[in-house]
Amino acid sequence: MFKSNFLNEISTRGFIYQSSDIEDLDTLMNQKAITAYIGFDITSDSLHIGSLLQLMLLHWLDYYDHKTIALIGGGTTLIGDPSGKDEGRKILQLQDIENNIVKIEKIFEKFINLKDKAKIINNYEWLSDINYINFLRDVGSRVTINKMLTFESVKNRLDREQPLTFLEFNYMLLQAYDYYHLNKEYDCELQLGGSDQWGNIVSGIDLIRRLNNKKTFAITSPLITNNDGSKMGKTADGAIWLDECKLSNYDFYQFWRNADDTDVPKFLHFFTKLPLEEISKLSKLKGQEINEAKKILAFEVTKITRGEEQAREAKEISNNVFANNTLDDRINSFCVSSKEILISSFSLLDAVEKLQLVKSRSETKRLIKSNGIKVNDENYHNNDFSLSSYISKNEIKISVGKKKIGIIKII
RNA sequence: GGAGGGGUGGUCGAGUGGUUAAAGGCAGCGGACUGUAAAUCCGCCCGCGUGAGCGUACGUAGGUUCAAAUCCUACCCCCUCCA
Repeated sequence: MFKSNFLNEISTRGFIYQSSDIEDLDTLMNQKAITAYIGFDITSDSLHIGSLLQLMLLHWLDYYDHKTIALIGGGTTLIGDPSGKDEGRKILQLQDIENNIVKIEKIFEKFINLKDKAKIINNYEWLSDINYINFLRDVGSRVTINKMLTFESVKNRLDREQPLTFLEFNYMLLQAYDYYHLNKEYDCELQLGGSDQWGNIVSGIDLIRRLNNKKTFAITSPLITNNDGSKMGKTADGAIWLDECKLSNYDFYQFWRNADDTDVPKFLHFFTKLPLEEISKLSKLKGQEINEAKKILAFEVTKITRGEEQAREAKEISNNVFANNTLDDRINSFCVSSKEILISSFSLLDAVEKLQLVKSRSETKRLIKSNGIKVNDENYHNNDFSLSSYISKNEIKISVGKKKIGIIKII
């Protein structure tokens, strides 16, 4: 049990994997609002659910009135963090990174109140101006290679005899420098991150102690994996993006609705703000009843990530589509004229393609053969792929498998 | 710098002149069973074409051959051992 609300909240929810001197931190956080940060790499124009855990941590920091900094790695992304990887990551161009940042800031807004105390800061601001000689004298002299070589990220590469470039090797120094900079400029005393960040964070703590003789803290969160042990966030169909423009609210909701039974309690703790008593009640559900927990999970996560209205809509659509088996106009649709269908310039293959339900026409054909595609809830048997027998109504429902549905609207 | 080994489809990994769009595993997708879950069983799994078929594909570029992932040449990259 902790004295500070924040630590209490995150520890009971399972967010803490490792921490440094957490008793002192607890005392400190109980006394005052501290400044804390989490860094995010900007390798894409959106974040996916792999970053959701960190975003929730930011959220809780902000929620408990600490001064929260979301550090955007505009500078460090130019280098690429070697942690947790065997190969160097491709290096992005400055322009790409800037474009990505604009889009990603919108995601942060959902989790932290930027109008109040929380801030987004880009480390490019200070890393870009670093003078090499000064950096070596100030930072390089305080850091030993001996120590750097002991870090997991480095050791792994060396043990496996995978190349680790000097560029990547410097990543941890820059991250340490970030922490130092934020400590100096914003009095930042806590850095959080994924468990693979431990070494980098601790380097920062050491650096701050050596340069400024100040004590700072670290907390890392556990790495959450899918049931099969793979990193969470990506599916074969693509990443589960947090950005509405890259994945619809409905699809986002459905991802959580379809969670494995065994993941439900974990997800409820991490990705919802439901009170623990309620989570514990939901976690006790067995068999078919777990579906109720999954609905709540899906709603809550969508609410936090996309907004309450969006969550309600996704839930409604899901209800219509699955529980009531009625068509809902708000799902995936495409308009065609009845004429196009009649003259066969628009076939079932075209419909599936336009609705983006299947990746290729070949695959669509295969699916039709194996009864994977339904038109108005019935298997399709014609050899010519024509939809002309369906045009008496003004909507045609196309289903691929049990979960992917689209509507062809006839105009 | 010297010697050797290797780069195959989303991934791992067979294949050393034709019957190879390329074994097998994993991942994925569809069906059955269910609970919009998991497990299990069955089917599918490069693209285009209703189809016959066509086009691409085994690091890159050339070449030999009726025929190449398989042979030859050059180049790029990776690994192991020696210096």
